[in-house]
Amino acid sequence: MKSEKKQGRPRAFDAKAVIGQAREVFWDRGFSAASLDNLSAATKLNRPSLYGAFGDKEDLYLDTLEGYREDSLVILSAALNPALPLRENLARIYAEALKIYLHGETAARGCFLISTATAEAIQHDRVREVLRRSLNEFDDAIKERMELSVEQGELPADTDAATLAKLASAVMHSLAVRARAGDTRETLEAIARSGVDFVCGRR
Amino acid sequence: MKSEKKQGRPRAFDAKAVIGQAREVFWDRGFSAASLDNLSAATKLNRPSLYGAFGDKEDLYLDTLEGYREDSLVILSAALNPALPLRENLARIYAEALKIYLHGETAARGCFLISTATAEAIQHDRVREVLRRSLNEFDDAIKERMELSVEQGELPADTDAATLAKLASAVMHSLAVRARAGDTRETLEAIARSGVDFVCGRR
DNA sequence: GAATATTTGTACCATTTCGCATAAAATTTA
DNA sequence: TAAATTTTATGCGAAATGGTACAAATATTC
Repeated sequence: MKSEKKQGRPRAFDAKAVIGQAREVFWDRGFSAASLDNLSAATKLNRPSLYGAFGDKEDLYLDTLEGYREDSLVILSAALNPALPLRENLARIYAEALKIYLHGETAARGCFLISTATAEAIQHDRVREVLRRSLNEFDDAIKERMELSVEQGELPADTDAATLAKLASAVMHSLAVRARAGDTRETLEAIARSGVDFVCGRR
Repeated sequence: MKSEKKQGRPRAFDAKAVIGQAREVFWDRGFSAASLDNLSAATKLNRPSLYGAFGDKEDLYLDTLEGYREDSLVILSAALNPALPLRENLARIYAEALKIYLHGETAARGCFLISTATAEAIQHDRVREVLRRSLNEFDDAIKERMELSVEQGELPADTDAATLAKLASAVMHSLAVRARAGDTRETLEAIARSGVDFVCGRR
């Protein structure tokens, strides 16, 4: 059952790349304010091609959210390398997050999920669902690393890893919001440093 | 120089009330997805009246943001009553926040500022400015209460009140996002409890 | 009561919006 | 090379959008 070449005219674009370009548009403008013309221009695909490949605007937006979730989880997992101290893991998570949040043409864009999906979460159940699932997955990844720390005595034996992980995430959520609000890199890095201290204990 | 009654046909509406009704619309739909028809229906004002009294859609939205900022600051200040222990202050802040965040017709609406202003913050500088200013004011209010705690020995003398206040706010930011994402009240209350412990120290 | 000032309601306009119909183009299979 | 299949490009269209012109309505001031 090997995959033969699909018959018919071949696509002149790479779906993953297009989703990435669409993400940039949504990231800057939000879902509702992003028009199909904006998306068409950024992806260099005309509307019928976008429709044929991805469905309507909401479908395409959901694809960009899923892509961001996956990318983020890869970065998070790498930062959580258990060979490193938990303190270092957290510092890396926040550093990687800030690298993403502080990037942007006109202003720092913050977290794609938090900055754009929250706005739509009430009216679009599927968006709220992706948002909820993503936040939970991030929490879980951190929780598992913390459970390891508890086993290894790096964290106190009575630590509630699940709750502590949610607090570690909370710092990241705050960085996301503050970055989009225009806080300086210095301010955000200071919050990240103290966040590490408070989650892992001051040394 | 006393204020005489303004001449001309009097307004048949209360501006504050209208801004409150408009806020509900923006809260559920976000700025971009809220149409003037939605706003007109919710406020029972036709478009020319809205325009005459508040300016264009962005002006009206900024009014709703300012109103929310003011309301929130009042609630925050009340919760920060210095006659109570800091621990109790924080618990009240989170409880008041959750009261607001978990309210909603179809789904919990989260924080009006974080859920709707972040999406527009890149394209609309004035929105980003209100968002930034609001977050800073909340931080400052908490910081001042914490400085008092340091003076009174409730917090260690070497406490960095400004940073600790930002961490306390971070927990609130996370509650805001998670509420809008659909987390349960129980989950959020657990985060709030552990947030108090981590900021004030476990007892 | 007349003049003035402001608000309100109706209707409208130009633009933008999303989405699709249709046909041309490009590729595989027969 | 012809048929079949899928993608691309042009262009259309119905609906919704933000915003406004204009006149009627309602108050104050003179």
